[in-house]
Amino acid sequence: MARESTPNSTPQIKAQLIEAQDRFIASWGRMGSVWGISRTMAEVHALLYITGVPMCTDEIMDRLRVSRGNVSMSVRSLLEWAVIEKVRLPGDRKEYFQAEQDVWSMLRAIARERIKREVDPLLGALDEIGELSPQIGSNSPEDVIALHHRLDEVREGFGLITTLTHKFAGPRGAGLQTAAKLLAKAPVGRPTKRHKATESKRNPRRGSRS
Amino acid sequence: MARESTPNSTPQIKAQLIEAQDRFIASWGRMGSVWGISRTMAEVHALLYITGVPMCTDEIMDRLRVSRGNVSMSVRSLLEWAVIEKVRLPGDRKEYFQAEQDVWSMLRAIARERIKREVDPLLGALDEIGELSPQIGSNSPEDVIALHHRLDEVREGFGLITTLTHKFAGPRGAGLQTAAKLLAKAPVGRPTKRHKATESKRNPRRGSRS
DNA sequence: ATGAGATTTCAGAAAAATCTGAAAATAGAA
DNA sequence: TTCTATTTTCAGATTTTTCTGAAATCTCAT
Repeated sequence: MARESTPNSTPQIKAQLIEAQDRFIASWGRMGSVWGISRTMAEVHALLYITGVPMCTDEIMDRLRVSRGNVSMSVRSLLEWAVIEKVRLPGDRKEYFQAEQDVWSMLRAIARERIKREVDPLLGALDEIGELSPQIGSNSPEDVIALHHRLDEVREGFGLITTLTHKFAGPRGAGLQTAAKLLAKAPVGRPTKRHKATESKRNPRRGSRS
Repeated sequence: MARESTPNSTPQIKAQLIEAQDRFIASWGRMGSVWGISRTMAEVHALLYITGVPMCTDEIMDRLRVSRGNVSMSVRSLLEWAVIEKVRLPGDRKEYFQAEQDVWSMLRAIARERIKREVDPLLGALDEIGELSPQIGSNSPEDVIALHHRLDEVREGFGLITTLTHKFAGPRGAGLQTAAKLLAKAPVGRPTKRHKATESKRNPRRGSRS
C-alpha cells in the first residue's frame, strides 16, 4: 500500500521511472497532434494513464510545465471524451482526475471521437450535396450520373464505417477487442482484379474543359 | 463519349454540377485538416476523385486557386499515398494526374498511411521506453511493475491494430471491405462488468508526492 | 451569508502549420 | 546538344492553432 514511497525504491530507480514516464508522455503527446487533439491534451491523458495516480490541476501543471488555463481546457475535453474522470478526496477541496485504466476503452473512445468529428460531418455534407446537385433524369449527362455514382460510393463506404464504429466502439463493452480478435483470425479477402479508371475509359479529356 | 460537352448539358445544369463538386471538395478539404493532412492536399485529391478527369498542374491551380508550389507538393504526397497516379498524354509534355476511383482502395490508403504515421512511431517509442525503464526484478517496487504493465497493454493494443491494418489494408485486395462486411454481421461482445480504477485501489495518493 | 480556495474564461502572445512565388533544377523535343 | 516548357524547391509571408496569465466566476466549509 505505498506509504512514503514504494518499497525497494532507490532514488536511482525513481529517476529512471520518471524518465520513462516522461518519454511515454512525450510520445503520446506527439501522436496527439497527429490525431487532431492538442499536444497538451494528449500529454495530460498520458500522464494520468501512465502513472495511474489521480492528480489535481496544480500537480499536472507542475509535471507538464503548462499553464493553468491549458490544463483546465485539456481536462474538460478529456472528460467529454470520457477517458478520464473526476475524483473527489474527502477533506480536500480540489478536484482530482484519474484516467480510465483499460486500454481498449481508451481506443474505443478515440475511435468514437474521431468518427464523430471526422466522418459524421462528411456524411451530412454528402447528403446536402446530393440534394443540391442536378437530379438524375431519364437522360442526364454522363458527368451528372458519374457525380451521383461517386457521391453514393463515398457515402456507402463511410456509412459502413460509421455503423461499425457505433456497433463496436460504444463507451462500454468489449466490442472493439472482440472485433479485433475476430478479424485477426479471419482469412483475408482475395485481391480484386485491378480495375483502374472504372469511370473514365480511355482518356475523356479534350473538350469539357472550361 | 462526350465531345464538346456532354449531351443534354444546359449551362444551368453545368453550373449546378460544378457547385456540387466544389462543395464536395470543400468538405473533403475540411476533413483533411482533421486527418492531419493539409487542406490543399485533401482538396486536390477530392477534385481528381469527384470529377474523374485527369488534370495537369495548371488546371488544378486554376480550379482550386492555389499556388503552383502548393499543388506540386500536394501531388507528390498523394502519389506517395498511392491514391492518385501520373498519366501522360502522348504529344503533351505536361503530367496529368488521376485519382484512384475505387473508394475502398482510397479508404485502405488512408488507413495505411495513418498507421504508418501515427502508430508505428508510438510502438517504436514504447520499445525504447521499455528498455530504458527500470527492469523488473524479484521484488521491484509496485510502481515499476505497474509501469511495465501499462506499457505492455498499450503495446499489445496498438500492436493488434497494426497487425490488422497490414492484413486488411494492403494496397491491393478487397481486405477492408471484406472485414467491414464480416463485422457488420458479427454479434457484438457483451459489455464487460465495469471495473473502474483497476489499478489504484482505494486512493493511493498521499505519499509518493515528491 | 462570507470569503478563501479552486476553477473557468478569454484576449492577446507565441508557436506551428501552411502557402506563395520566384529562382533553380529537370526533362522532352528537335 | 540546345532550347524551352514543366516541375521542384524553399525562404519568407500568411494563416491557423495552441498556450498563457490574470480577471471573473464559482463553490464549499464555516
